[in-house]
Amino acid sequence: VPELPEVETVRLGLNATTCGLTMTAVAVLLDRTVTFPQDQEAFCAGLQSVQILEWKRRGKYLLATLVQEAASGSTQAAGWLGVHLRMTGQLLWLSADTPLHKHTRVQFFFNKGQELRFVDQRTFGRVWWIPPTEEPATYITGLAHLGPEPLSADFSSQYWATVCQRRQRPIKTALLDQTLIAGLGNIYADESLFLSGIHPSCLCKALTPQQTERLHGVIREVLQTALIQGGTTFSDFRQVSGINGNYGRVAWVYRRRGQPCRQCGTLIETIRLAGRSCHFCPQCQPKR
DNA sequence: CTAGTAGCCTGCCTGC
DNA sequence: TGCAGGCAGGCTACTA
Repeated sequence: VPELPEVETVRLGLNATTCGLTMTAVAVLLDRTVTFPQDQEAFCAGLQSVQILEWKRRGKYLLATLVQEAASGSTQAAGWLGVHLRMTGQLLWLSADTPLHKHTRVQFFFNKGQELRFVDQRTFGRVWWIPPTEEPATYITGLAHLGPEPLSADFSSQYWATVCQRRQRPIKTALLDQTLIAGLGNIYADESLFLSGIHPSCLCKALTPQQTERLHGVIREVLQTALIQGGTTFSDFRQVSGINGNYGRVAWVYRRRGQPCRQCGTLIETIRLAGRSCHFCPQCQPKR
């Protein structure tokens, strides 16, 4: 399940492979993967013969800035390619003669027999082409309401304290709310709460200033560490090259229900909040 | 405005 | 061995 560190790792891989190359054609194998334009012919036409200038990331969204050669020989803006991997999406940089994987949804063909392939088992992943005359956030609706990047200065401890003070909801659901903080998913949310010693159903308002401050620091540490490890900390996520480096860091609580806590030996429990599973140690993360 | 939930989807695991 | 049912989760649309 790609979260901020994994998406950032994909971004770095794409910047190292796809920049400056010309997209010769696009093939859509599953219609609903393309969110905009609704007409997939328009999607393919818009991307025809563009070049990728660079890939950016906002939360879990990937956004490629596109350019195109004008008649005069100069380059002009050609819009953006947006990608959200959701649960199982992968972007793979392959030789175009690589056999098609069963779950391939979109193929982006480049010159020299190279191909960027969007593979997505559960089909939740989405792609967009945004014309140069439009704003990406107009059509990539989640982008418009995204909270601050947790590793940027925008995510200050003051901001986080204010967010928590004002909200009457379990801290776990706040961590997953992308309008409050961008890029956290279930794994890093559960791990951050464990490392902060906070019970997932604890109400934001009820947190002490010390707890809020601690959580703020832990979130940044956890994401930063995962980033350095190439997003391969816990998940079986794959890089653009197809490499799956699960470099062995084990989760404290995530998917460890019934197993002993690595810190105190108490059995890890799970509860459900807002339809999401929460893994926690009842001893290390007391309810109050 | 805030908060909660159904639905989307496929593969894997469990139990009968 | 076959199959039903539960589970996994990010986001949008909807409801209160």
